[in-house]
Amino acid sequence: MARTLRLRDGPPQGPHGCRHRPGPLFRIRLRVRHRTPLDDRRRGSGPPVLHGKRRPLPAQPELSDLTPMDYRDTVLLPRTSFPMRAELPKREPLLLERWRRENLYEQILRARSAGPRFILHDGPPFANGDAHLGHALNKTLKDLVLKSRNMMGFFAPYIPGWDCHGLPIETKVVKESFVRVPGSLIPIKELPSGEFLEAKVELPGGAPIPKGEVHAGEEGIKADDKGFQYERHGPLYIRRKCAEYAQRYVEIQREQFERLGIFGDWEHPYRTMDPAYEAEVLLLFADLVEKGLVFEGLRPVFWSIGCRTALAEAEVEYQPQIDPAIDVEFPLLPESCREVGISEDARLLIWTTTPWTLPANLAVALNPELPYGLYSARGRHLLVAEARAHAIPGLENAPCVRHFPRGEELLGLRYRHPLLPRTGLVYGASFVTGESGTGFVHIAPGHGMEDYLLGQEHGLPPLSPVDDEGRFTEECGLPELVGLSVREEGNPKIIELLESAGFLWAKRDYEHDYPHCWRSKTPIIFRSVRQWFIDVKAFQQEALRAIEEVEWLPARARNRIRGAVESRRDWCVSRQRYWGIPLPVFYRPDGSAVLEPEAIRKLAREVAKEGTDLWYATDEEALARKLGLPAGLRKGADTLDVWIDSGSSHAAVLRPRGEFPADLYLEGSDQHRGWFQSSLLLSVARSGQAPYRTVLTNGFVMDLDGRKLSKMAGARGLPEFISQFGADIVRLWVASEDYRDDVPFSQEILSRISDTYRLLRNSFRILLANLHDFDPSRNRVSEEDFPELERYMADRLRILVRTVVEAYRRYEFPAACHALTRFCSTELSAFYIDVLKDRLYCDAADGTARRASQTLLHRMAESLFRLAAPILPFTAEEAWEALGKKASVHLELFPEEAAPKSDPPFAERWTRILELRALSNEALEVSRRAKEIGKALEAEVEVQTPHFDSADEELLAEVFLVSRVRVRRGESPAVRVRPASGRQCARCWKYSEEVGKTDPAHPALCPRCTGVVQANRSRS
RNA sequence: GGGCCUGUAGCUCAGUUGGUUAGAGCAUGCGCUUGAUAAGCGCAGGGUCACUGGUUCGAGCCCAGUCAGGCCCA
Repeated sequence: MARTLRLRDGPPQGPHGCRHRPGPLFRIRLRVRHRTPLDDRRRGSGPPVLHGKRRPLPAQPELSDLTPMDYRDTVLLPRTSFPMRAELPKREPLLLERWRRENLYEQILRARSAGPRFILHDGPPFANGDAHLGHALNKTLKDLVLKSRNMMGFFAPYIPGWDCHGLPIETKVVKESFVRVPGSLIPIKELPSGEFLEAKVELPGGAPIPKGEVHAGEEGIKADDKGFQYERHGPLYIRRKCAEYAQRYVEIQREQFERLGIFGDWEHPYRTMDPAYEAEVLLLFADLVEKGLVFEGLRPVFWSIGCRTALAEAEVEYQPQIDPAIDVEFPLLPESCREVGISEDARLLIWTTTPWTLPANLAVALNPELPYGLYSARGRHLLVAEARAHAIPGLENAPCVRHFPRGEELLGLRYRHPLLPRTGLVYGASFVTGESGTGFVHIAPGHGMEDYLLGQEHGLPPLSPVDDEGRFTEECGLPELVGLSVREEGNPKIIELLESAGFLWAKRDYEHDYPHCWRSKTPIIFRSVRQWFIDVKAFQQEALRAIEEVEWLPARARNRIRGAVESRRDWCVSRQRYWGIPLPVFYRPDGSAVLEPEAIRKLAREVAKEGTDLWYATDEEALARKLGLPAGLRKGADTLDVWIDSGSSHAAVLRPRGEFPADLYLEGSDQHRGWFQSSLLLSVARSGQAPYRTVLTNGFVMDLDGRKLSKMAGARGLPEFISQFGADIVRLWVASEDYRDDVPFSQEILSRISDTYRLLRNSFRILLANLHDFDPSRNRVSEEDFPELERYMADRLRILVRTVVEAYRRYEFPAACHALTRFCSTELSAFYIDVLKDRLYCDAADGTARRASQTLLHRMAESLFRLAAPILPFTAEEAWEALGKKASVHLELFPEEAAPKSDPPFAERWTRILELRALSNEALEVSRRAKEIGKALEAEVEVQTPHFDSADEELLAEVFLVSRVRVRRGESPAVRVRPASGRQCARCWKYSEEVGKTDPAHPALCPRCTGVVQANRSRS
């Protein structure tokens, strides 16, 4: 089917050329060849049945006047091998293959090696899962930046990276490692010791496997009571599986990114699990240790029960959840009541949505500034904030029996714990507000950050009677709770205990957003455990200063990062997992820690050779010796937070390549709290300097309703969209969106983008097609000899080049897209090309005006294809090749940004011409509706204007696309249309009185066409 | 609940320091062409500038609030 379309394309291209195929093609060709203006003439004059809407044409010649000659063969119609249909999904992989074969990326770098450097440092995506539209957006934006910078003459390398360590991968690996056992799937089992058991199928004829208990530290195969056999694995096994998993996804994503047409050193990406990378992370960590920025502390951290590890802020996500919200009465000691002069049965009322933290309660906080009151209800006397009384169930209408204008007066009251035999004090805290709860906040320093800080202030320990599994320990003091899971079992039990003890005032369900583990999706708890921290406060001010020296785009991003750094707490960097860089600490027998910068550096040197498996593979004795540490130490089991890994990339990637600091980081806006911050903090902590000069952010991909695109839809999207539409369409979508805000995506948008793509492609095509007989080395006309139309359009081109290059420079890709599309549709297609058709098709091949037009068309093609190359790398390359270029368009520089020629009278003249053209089009449309004319050539136009005279008639007719223009001097511009007089030239279809008067052999031709045909004939 | 943002035709975007009837491309409709033809050309319709108030001679733009959406945080 598609082959018929190539009929008018250039000569056959290889074995698929159409001329080898007879049959239907031939028939169509015949029909086309015989359709001449004659046919139209007959149709035009035929009965209404054939062409009823049209009135007979004016100046109808007699049939006998016509020659049978087919002038169509003497017309220079457009021809090109550049097909109208893109078939991107088929064509793009071929170009990728060619680029790979020619090592295009290296060629580009070599070509720019002398240029100024532009370093965009890639933020590493997790090597986990398929690439989705979010990735496509970010990676394509990076590529737009780099391709355009490259074409501005910069040396702009791209080293893609992947984040390989961490929970996301470790949990996936554990979850996915199923083993098929007859009749069921048995997952890898994690033991409390943190080691793993993998179920095995017994091999036929295999040696019998001993039954028995599996003991910690023991490798080997055992069978359990039910006959399943397990293989015991240590950390090295899990780490190997994780590395394989990560590598698999590095390759999958690499292929998907490459398919998008993104240029980079795909053969040598950086991976955070590379030994050299790991070594640099350890060296950076050693520097922080040396500066005293790393400490061990017992304090509340986000604890994921599902993943049995501490989490960083960035690993926590908030999801709606229903919790029991309870108001609990805390009885005051009688002596306290006497002190403030209230009845001795008075109680404080506290409100909490985490009843399970009550066993760890050590204090109560109030706001010293707020007024409080003692209310009487249900036979009780309760203290609450006055602002809250009306909102507390059962207190809505309770009389206030005693006012305390300032909470201050209640500081130091002592209460009895409602469930435990201990007492606590009331402290002041500014974080208590009158906007929720009761105005009294129960304080458990082991279970909340604010609580912890208040506890520090008053010497309260971070009591945290909860174990790694999220179950109460004996420390909680309530035997009936020990072993219960805090949320599922502990909450109801505690409510029950409170109720039976008579301290539960009210209870209801409460829906709120609650932090969840980003991996296991389970609710996290705040729990105090011994963890390692980076003392962010120590360099927070320096970090804030560094922020001011960085350019943030858009500018509002500065607020975001500032807010993130200002509210930053100490960074919990230890993780109780295997898949990561080991936290290089040793412990003495008494439990004290040994964290030695020099030992860490020695470790780094070893790791650079062998990778961090070394830490796990070497026994403690030997490892300590190797690192120059005394004997008798136990090595730590924690790994470093993955945000340390990725946040160290400036040290591991930029520094060794001499590219620190980077010119640009470009990531999604969520990275203000993520990678932008972790990178900044680590860089400032080490060297006092931000790792980037400019930070550019992109928003998120949103679906039609402006809602967040579901991960599923997005993940399904990318490879599917590329294989359906092609990478250039996806890229055009990215380039035409204002990425600084959220980026909408929908079926309609994609369909509009495809329209735009077709428009650009057809514009490229018509440029190429009209250059089929143009050889720039022989046929070029210099600009001084241009007709004025060409001089005008040459300026339009210069303006376009400046606009687009400037848009690229400012990373404003939608502006570049719009300028390109507007130029192609409005200036090229609807104006210049349309006007040029007569000249290009009908003038003598070597006519000066024709060659001048082609000179400009050629320059336009060279400019447009290069300007479009960053956005449409495949299509631009294809067009560039069709223009006869041997080397890749991506090796080119942008066209020179010459200033438009400043000639105000000339510019004004053309503004007037275009205004008159618009008037003429309007008038032509009226005649067309009145069925007086069809196409514009059937008309002649009378123009009344003060600005032009009869010398301009030819130019105006050309620009209006009509057969003739008559100018009449007159004040107000006006246009009148009438059917053209004279006869229609059979070759150029223009009407003129001169048709047939030049050469009796060509009675149907105008003088121009006669001349051309005569010249052709005498040449052949 | 808090911080930082966004909201202009069906879609994607312009809209200068506040200043005439708010623009472009695409899409839509109606024509034309059949020598760019799974194309091309012309004309037309389409906007309460999210909403409500305010400042001003004058507001898409400045201020306050409301609604919707996003990211981050609690």
